Amino acid sequence: MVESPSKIPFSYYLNPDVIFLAKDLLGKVLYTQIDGEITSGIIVETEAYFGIQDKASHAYGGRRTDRTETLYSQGGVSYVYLCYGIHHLFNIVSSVEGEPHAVLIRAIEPLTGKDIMETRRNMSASKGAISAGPGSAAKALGIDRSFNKKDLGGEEIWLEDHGIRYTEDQIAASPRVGVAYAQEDALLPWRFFIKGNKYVSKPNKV
DNA sequence: AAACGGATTGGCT
DNA sequence: GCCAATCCGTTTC
Repeated sequence: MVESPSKIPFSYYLNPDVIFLAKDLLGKVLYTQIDGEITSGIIVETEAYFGIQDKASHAYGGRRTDRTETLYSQGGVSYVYLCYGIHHLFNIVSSVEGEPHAVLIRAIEPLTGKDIMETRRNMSASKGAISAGPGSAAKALGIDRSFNKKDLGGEEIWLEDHGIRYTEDQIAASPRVGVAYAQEDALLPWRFFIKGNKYVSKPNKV
């Protein structure tokens, strides 16, 4: 396989428009390397979390705790937290230091190291469920709590641009999943995904 | 030191 | 397609 992968530059993550970034990250390739084992996947579903103004964000209202401190970092680091006591959810922190914007990676299409992902998930990579949904995608890539606050241009976790581009009509926008508690902000169309891709998580409608 | 609650998943009908 | 388990880190007392 011939390819000319390029790590996404640090400056990419400083973009203050997290809605744009959430959409633009579709098609980018997310890599992890753990004990020499490399796995990667094409990002096919994301959600934007709009800092202190967003009732669905952990940083809503400027909330600062030990956990949310990572969100206030300069863009280009990871924010990983535990949900429901079981699932690790992976986010890309963006914008400048002090602005807690982030993009949740909700699904990936397996690309490299499919056999490793199959072992981690105990199912075939031909099954969409292997990496559909934020908890599943993180598990397939081996992401856990230890990946919190990691530089996204490092040796353990990084993103590459393989030139994969989607047209407007291949991308759907819909309300975010599981944020009913955010009241009116729950209706904002800040979830983006590739129409018809089988690795996109269940709520597959616009 | 104790209670809380969740950016979900997957099993079951 | 619906519904319910799950459980530990985070927060607060």
